Amino acid sequence: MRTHYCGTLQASHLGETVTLFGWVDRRRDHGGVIFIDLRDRTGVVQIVSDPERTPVSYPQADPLRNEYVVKVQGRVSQRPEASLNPKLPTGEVEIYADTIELLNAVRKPLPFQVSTADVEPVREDLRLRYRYLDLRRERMAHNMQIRHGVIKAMRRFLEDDEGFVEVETPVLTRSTPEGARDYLVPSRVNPGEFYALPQSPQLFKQLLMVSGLDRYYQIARCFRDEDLRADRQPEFTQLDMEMSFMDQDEILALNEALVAHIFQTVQGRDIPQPFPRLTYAEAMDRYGTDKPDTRYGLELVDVSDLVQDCGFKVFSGAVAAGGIVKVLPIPGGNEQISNVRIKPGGDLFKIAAAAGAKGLAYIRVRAEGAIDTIGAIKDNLAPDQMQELLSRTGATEGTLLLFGAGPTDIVNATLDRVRQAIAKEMDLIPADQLNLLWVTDFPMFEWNEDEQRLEALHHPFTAPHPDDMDDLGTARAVAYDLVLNGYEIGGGSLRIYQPEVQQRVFDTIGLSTAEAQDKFGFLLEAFEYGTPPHGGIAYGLDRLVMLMAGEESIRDAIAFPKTQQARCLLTQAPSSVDEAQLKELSVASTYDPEADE
RNA sequence: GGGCCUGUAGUUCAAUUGGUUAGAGCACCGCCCUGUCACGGCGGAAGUUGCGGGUUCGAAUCCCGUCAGGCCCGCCA
Repeated sequence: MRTHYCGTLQASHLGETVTLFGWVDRRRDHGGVIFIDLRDRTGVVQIVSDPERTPVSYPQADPLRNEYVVKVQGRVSQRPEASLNPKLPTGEVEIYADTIELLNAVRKPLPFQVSTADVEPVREDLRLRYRYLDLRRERMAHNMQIRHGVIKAMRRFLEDDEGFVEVETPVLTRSTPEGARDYLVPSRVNPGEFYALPQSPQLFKQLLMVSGLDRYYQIARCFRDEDLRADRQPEFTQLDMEMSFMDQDEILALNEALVAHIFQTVQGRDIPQPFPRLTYAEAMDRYGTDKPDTRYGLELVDVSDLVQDCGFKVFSGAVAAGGIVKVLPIPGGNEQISNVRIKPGGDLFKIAAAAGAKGLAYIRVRAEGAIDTIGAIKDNLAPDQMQELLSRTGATEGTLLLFGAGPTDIVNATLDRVRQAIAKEMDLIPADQLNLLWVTDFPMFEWNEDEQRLEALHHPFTAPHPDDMDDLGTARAVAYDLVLNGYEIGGGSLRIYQPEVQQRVFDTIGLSTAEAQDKFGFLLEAFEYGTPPHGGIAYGLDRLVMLMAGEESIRDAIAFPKTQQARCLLTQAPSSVDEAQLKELSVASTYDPEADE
C-alpha cells in the first residue's frame, strides 16, 4: 500500500513511483492545473495534476476539498526552478499524480480550518470539542511527537544505560492523609468503601525498594482533585523514579545525565552539566521563590539591616515585627514604569496587593545619584544609608527601586510576582534559553495557619538532613526540585528508611500513632524487614513537554486535556449516571441543584 | 469560594461607542483561470449577536441573571 510518508519526500526520491495516503491540506485550482497539498503526520507534499501530463487524475482531483482523505499514486518529480518552495521541507519536489482515489469525503462543514489554524488561532473550546481535528494540525502533531520522543528517550536512557526496571503500580489504591484532594472510586464489592486514585505512586515505589528492585521507574498517571491552571491538569503524567543505595549527589548527577539525554535526543540541544544549584534559602533570598526563573536578572536585595532603625515606620516597623525589607531594583524602570502603576489602583499595586502586600514603596534614581521618592522616605534615610542602598542594589541613573516591607513570606511573594511581571513587560526573557537548576535543602515543614500545625513541605516520607536531627521542626530536608525557566518540572528526596525516624516525623506533623498505623501501617511495617536507604524523584512530564514545545499551556502537551472546569469537551465527561449504577455501588448523591450553596 | 477577560455567519474578526437592511477575509456553492503554495478574479448562499430578562422610541452595544471558555488568587504533601 503506502510507500512513503508525505513529509519525507525529497530530491533523493526523484523518479520513483510512490503511493501516498493523507488528507487534503489545501487545494489550488488554476483551471488547467490543480495543486493539492497532501498532509499526513510527517508533513505536506505537493501533488500536481493537469489534463495533459496526468489525464487520469485530473478529473479525480477536481472534486477534492480540504480534509478529504485520498490515496495518490504518482511520480516524484523535480519542481521547475521558478516553483521551488524553500519554506517546505519537501519543496524541491512534487508528485505528478497518475491516479487519485477519494477514500473519504468531509460530509459536514468543518468546525475550523485545519490548514490555517496554526496562523489564525481558533477558540480553545472548539479545538477541545473537535480535538481529533486539532491534533491534525502541524503544531499539535509536532507537540505529540515531542511528547513521544521525550518518553522514548527516558525509557532508552533509564533501561538501556542505567538498568532501571519499569513497574506498574495500582491505580485503584487507598486514600491517604496530607496532600491534595483525592479522586475516589466506590467499591461495589465492598459497599461503603472507596478506592482513591493515586496522587503519585509514592508509597508503592518505596515498597519496591524494600523489595530490592533497586532501580524503579514508571511513566505514571497521577490524579489530584484540585483547581486547574495553565500548567496544572487533574490527571497528569509523571516520570516516577526511585533508587536504592545512592546519595543525593549521585541521584542528581544521574538525573542531569537523563535530562541532558532527553534534550539531546529530542531536540539536539546541549545542556551543560552539572546544573547550577541553589539552596532553598538562597532561592528565597535572591528571587523570593523556590522556583526562580534565572534567565534574567532583577535579583532581590535584602536591606532589612540597613533600614531597621530608620524613621520610616513602614520599613523599621516591618523589621521590628520580625519581617523583612527587600528591594527589587529595575534598571531602566524609571522610563518604563510610571508612579500611577505603583500607587493604589495601578496594575503593579494590584499584583502586590494580591500577594498580601499593603503597597509598594519606591525610589527613583536620577542623574548623579539624586533620589526621587516620597517625602517620608527621603526625610528618614541618612545620606550614607542612601549611598549604601544604591551601592547594594547596584542602582544607577534610571533605576527604579521597588520595596517590599512586611512579613517575610508576603514580601517574597510580592516581589517574586512583580519581578516576573516586569521581566515579561520589559522583554527581558530570552526566548530560546533553557535554564535548568536544582533547588536543594528545603525545610522539612511549614506552618499551616488554618490547621495550626506543621505540615510536610514535600511529603512526610522525606528524610531530614542528618545535621538537623535534634530539632525536626526546623530541620532541612534532603529534598531537591528541578526548575526549568521558572517552572518546577521535577522534585524528589532521599526517604526515611528507619521506622523510628518516620515515627518522629509523624509526631511532628501531629499524626497520631494510631492514625499513622491506620493510614501507613503497611509502610511502617515494611520498614521493619530490612529497608535499604533509598531516594527518588518524579518529573511532571506534561509540563516538561509544554516547555520543550514552547507552549504556554499544559493542554497543548496533552492529547485530550480537560478545561479549567475539569470537563472533557469531547466526551462530555463528567456526566450523570443511572440511578441503578449508583445503587449498585451503594452510593447516593447529595447534590441539590436548587440549593444556594 | 473569589477577581479579571472573552462569547457576533461554519470560522477568524469588524460594526464610527445606543441609531438605516449587522459587514469583511477564509471555508462552502456556481462560473473563470496551466505554476500556485494562506494562488487569483467574478458572483452567490450563509446571523436566535451564547441563553433569559430588563432599561429605551430604538440594544450586538447599557443593566441584572445564567451558561460556556480563558487567565489569576485561594487550593495544588
